[in-house]
Amino acid sequence: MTEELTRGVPRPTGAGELFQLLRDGRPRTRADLAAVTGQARSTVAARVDLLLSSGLVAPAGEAASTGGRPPVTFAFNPRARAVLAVDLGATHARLAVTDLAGQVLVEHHQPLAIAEGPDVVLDRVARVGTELVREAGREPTDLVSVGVGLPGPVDHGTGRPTNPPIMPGWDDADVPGHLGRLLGVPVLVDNDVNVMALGEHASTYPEVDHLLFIKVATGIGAGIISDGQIRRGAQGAAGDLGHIAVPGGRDLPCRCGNTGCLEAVASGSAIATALRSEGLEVASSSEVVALVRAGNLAASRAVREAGRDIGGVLAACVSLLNPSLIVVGGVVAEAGEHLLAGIREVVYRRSLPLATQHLRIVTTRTKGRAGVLGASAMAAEHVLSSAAIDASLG
Amino acid sequence: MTEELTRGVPRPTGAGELFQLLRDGRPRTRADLAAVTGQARSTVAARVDLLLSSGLVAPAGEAASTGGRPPVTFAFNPRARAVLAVDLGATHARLAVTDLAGQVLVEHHQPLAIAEGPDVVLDRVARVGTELVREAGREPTDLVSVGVGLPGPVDHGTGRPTNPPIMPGWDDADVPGHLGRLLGVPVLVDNDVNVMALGEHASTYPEVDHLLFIKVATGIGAGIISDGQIRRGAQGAAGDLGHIAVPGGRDLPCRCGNTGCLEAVASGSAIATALRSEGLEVASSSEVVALVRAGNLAASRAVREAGRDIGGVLAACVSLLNPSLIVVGGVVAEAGEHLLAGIREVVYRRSLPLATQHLRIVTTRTKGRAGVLGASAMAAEHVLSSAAIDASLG
DNA sequence: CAACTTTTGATTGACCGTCGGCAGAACTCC
DNA sequence: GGAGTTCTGCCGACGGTCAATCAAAAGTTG
Repeated sequence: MTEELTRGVPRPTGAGELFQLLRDGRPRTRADLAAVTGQARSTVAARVDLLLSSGLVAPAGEAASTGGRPPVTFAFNPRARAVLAVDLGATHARLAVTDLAGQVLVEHHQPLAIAEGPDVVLDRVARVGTELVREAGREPTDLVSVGVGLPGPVDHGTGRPTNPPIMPGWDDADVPGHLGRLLGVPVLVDNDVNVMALGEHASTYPEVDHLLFIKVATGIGAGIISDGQIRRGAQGAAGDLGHIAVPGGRDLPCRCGNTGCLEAVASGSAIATALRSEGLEVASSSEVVALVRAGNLAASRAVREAGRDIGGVLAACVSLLNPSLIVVGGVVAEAGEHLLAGIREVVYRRSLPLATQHLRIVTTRTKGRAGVLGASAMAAEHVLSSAAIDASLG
Repeated sequence: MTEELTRGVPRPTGAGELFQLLRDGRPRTRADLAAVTGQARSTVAARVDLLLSSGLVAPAGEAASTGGRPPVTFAFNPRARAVLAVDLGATHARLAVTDLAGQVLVEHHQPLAIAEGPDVVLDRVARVGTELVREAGREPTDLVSVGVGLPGPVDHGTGRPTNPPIMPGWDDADVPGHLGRLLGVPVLVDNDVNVMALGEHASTYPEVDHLLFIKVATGIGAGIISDGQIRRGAQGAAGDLGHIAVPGGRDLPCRCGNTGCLEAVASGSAIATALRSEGLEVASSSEVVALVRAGNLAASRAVREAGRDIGGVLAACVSLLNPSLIVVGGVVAEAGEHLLAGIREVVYRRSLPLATQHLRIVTTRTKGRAGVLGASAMAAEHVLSSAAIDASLG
């Protein structure tokens, strides 16, 4: 008995809303758009002209004739502008200039200690970013926004980090203000794992509305997409999986002061520590991955065991959030199928059938690019939203 | 650098959107509304006239004069229509007729076995509901919608139960169709715990955007409100806390086939079972509560211990969702502070400070009414949304 | 190649909603 | 009680959207 609520309401579809229809990149004719929006051809034509003049929409050739003059089609033109995507980790930075659809134009990777503080780091980011825009063959004016992922909790509304544990000097730093002054465009900031979740969603699974992204690296964290949107919780701290107690897990001490946290048991550093106690020389997460790839059995077994521990916590997440997709990323996910096997084993055993029957668990296919892709998507969204388009077209 | 996106955009505030401003019940003058919406006085006046004619808004006396003619104020008139709220449990039904703000006009409580199947139960609901409308002194035409809470997973989009474990014969039953034909109004259906979460939110904590409602009764379940909305997940199965493994919990077998599930360890029936093994005669959750209230120490201890187990799982929920409020309901919550004490103890110990610093954990104050209040809110929302108002006045 | 079909762009008048001004009503202040 | 202030209902002006029309363009079909 759910009634059709939109019936009879002459929805005021401005140019911005018309643009949303075209954002999927599929070419459409004026007649298509008029049919979908219910507006008069003349109105649609005016809107299309406006969008054409902005460059955000471009002609996309002719469609097949149905007996008369073939109609011209139009499509979103992602290359009209560019955005800067910034993915900052504890010890390195990855920057990219992308088009408005997340296509990477140029990319840059460099060591950069976040501990040097916001002034040093953000100045560097702005300088390298400006250079990258030039390298991409774009004018400085092509840049319309910046997206930044930071390795710690961020209040997305203000763009300020809140009590970040591994970013000394960054607490409450005005990242959007600082970068915005240097680059002259709006700056969006979020926690790196949220940004990666967004990147996975935008680049690979746009049709999945309930997605959980898990980053397994030195630490462990998650980004939650529910009903198509990032969920950040009351303080922007949602998705902090690392300090959930592993059911049936070993009672190892964690840096948070508790024991048995997922991070203490199954993170990259925890795996490395465990392997060292077996006499192997492993210092970091990436060395664990290297060992696994080299065929070391102890390392494979440890990664798989970590997968089971992570699976224990993810099973709780599945029961709680009922996602249809879990994407596993972070360096440790590069260790092949071992991690995933452990995760799947426990999640499918410990969750109810209703929640798992349509659940897929996969590793990321973005090859370390989830962060920049998400930062790009976040920045692009800010500029391409219906309201933003309407505002920019006057 | 987050720009003001709405600037310059002449937002098309129809009568429906204007109404949303008045929904808080506070009286406002035409001038107030014009100032807030940015529309001309004449436009606002026309909208107000429309809303007045529908009865949904009514004059609310004059405001104090500021030196000239005193302005007339208007306010939402919740008593203009009525909704039927239905809260169905495994063995009893609670129905209420409420106004559009969730004020209960008449209430009815009766034993009703859900196992009798949808035809019998829904026919009964429609008959009692019609009678209640009369008892409330309302015309049948005053009834505008129905909200129903069911004790099992529901696809909220279609209103059909999906593989409910304790509702034989209800799988994929067309609840909205059946009730809608009998009562002639739209019917909204959801899982009972979601509905209770909504009830708690609407009736007591409307300003809290991130709320977790836990029902502790024969089973254990949760309703998640995130960014102000119920989150149901991909199959509508979100919030299914009952079968999450308790960290460090006993390995008791659960009806789901696994062991160590929260429900097997800490539900009302689990507590009763544990107490029976100590030689006490307890058959149900409510008898556990009665024992606690009578001052039985073993029962108090068992409830507190159950609280700790629940706290273990809730700590994971807090890390994952970062709510600002957890409301504990269900019969077991009526056992006083013992349950809450156990929950608080573990949640505050096992969660990170950022997530807990503004977290409140409370017991419901709705006295078993959370279900009908939520059903009422769900039904009212369907009729009072901006689009619905526009459609009904258009 | 001619006849027909369909799209495009431009123009037009009708319609509707919003805006701002104006006159009258209702109240306060002196 | 009069002057000033503020609210309310009414009216014409303005601007955007719509449907209709037309001529030109660019195809298809026989």
